Amino acid sequence: MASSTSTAATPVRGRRAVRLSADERERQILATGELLLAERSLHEISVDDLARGAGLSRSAFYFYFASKEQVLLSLLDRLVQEQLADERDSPRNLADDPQGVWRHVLGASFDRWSAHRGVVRATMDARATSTEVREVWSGLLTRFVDRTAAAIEAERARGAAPAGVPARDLAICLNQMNEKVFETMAAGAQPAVKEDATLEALVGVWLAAIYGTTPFAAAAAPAGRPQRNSRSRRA
Amino acid sequence: MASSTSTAATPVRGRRAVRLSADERERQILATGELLLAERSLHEISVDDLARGAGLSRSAFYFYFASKEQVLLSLLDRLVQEQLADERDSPRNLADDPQGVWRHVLGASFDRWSAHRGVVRATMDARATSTEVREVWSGLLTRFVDRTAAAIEAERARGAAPAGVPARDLAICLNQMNEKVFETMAAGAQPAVKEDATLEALVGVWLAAIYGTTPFAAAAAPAGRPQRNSRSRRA
DNA sequence: CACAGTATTGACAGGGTGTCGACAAAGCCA
DNA sequence: TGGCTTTGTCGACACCCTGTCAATACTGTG
Repeated sequence: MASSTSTAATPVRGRRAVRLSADERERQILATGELLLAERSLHEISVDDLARGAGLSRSAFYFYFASKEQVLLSLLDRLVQEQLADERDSPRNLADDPQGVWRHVLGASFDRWSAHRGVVRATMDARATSTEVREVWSGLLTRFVDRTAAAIEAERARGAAPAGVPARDLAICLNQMNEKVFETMAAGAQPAVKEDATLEALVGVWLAAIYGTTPFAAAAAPAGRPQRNSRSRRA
Repeated sequence: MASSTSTAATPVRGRRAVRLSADERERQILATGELLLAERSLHEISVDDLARGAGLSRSAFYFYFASKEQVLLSLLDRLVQEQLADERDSPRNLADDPQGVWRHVLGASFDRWSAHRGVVRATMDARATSTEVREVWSGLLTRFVDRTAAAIEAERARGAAPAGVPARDLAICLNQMNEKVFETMAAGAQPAVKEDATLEALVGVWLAAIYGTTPFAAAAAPAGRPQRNSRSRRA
């Protein structure tokens, strides 16, 4: 009777589906998760929804996953694996065509985010709740940041990019910008860049921040005085 | 007996504190909220915690606020008011000292965020749950974006900044970068820029993105072909 | 001093989570 | 084939948190 919303293919016609393998069940739960996450956020999905969607009872769900967060974690893990696989595909050389390479790298993330926006959105939300999610995410982001920082340093070393903000700081800021912009897009929140202009805008900022030179003399701190921050006004 | 964790100053010594005014109570609840939010996230705080902290029972809490989200909303509102007041203070002219003005504006946000990081963090988290929070926040952000976009356009008009990414898109990206960086800092998440280097890094990116010129010919789309996005590879 | 309004409370219902012991179904082996 | 184990499933339960309500205490003002 619950088969109308069921993800299960229910290949049998008996009054009660035959026992499916654990793997099969797990897959069904994950599929249901991704499906439901496409339309509502994680906290609007109960364990019951997940279980029913996969064709089992709420308690049976706990046989497969300890909580709905674990489901998200599995989904997220899959995404991370895809991402890592992607990285191996694009070891193109920055020296040839910096613009093209950066655009390609950002585009790859963009595509992935777009394809799994439900999972991404849920991950963002769940960071507030779950330490594990937070850690997985921060791991992925750190990986991005490391790669970015290394690339920036290399560009500076070969004289293609000017010195300026410390490479790692710059890498963090830029990656977090991307994350946020993707997140906003995935959540459909305002204000957001129009979806088909997003990539261009991001690439524009990245290129300017990495390769750009401003009319100001070396922008920030000429000699390197770390104390020149505008706080302490209020304290 | 619960007075050890109580925010109330309990200026009386009778066995039961005298009846306080509604305003007083409300203030106490808000103070408790800000206090608790400094150490845990909103969903780790129960209405009971809030009520006890302000020296009343859980049910009495509902006399003052409809939910803990409303408490956050009040706190947030206070922040927004401060922010708006701030805006009126700094109508300095960009033409004189662009660097200084931008640094000052970003610094002001930075200060405010730092001073109320608990509220900021909670707001970020609560956007997932509460439409109202989402709306207030998006309103504030839109305000920032509008101001930023207008400023960029003005700079371009007077020839101080080169054309490039559409001003509004740029403004959105940059503001979201700030938001995310602040958010990460407030949450103590990794990877983050060291706190006293944050402002410099952000200002660096802003200046580069707004005023910087890259060695590439006008960076992105020379003539203005909107279709040149790298997606559609997967679709 | 009585009364109106304000403030506060305990008890309740509802909804979600996670756990448990009982039970069913399938696999294995003599 | 029948017993035994493993695997999977379920209903019931205890718990926690939320939000509501009717009843009650307090207070200051006429």
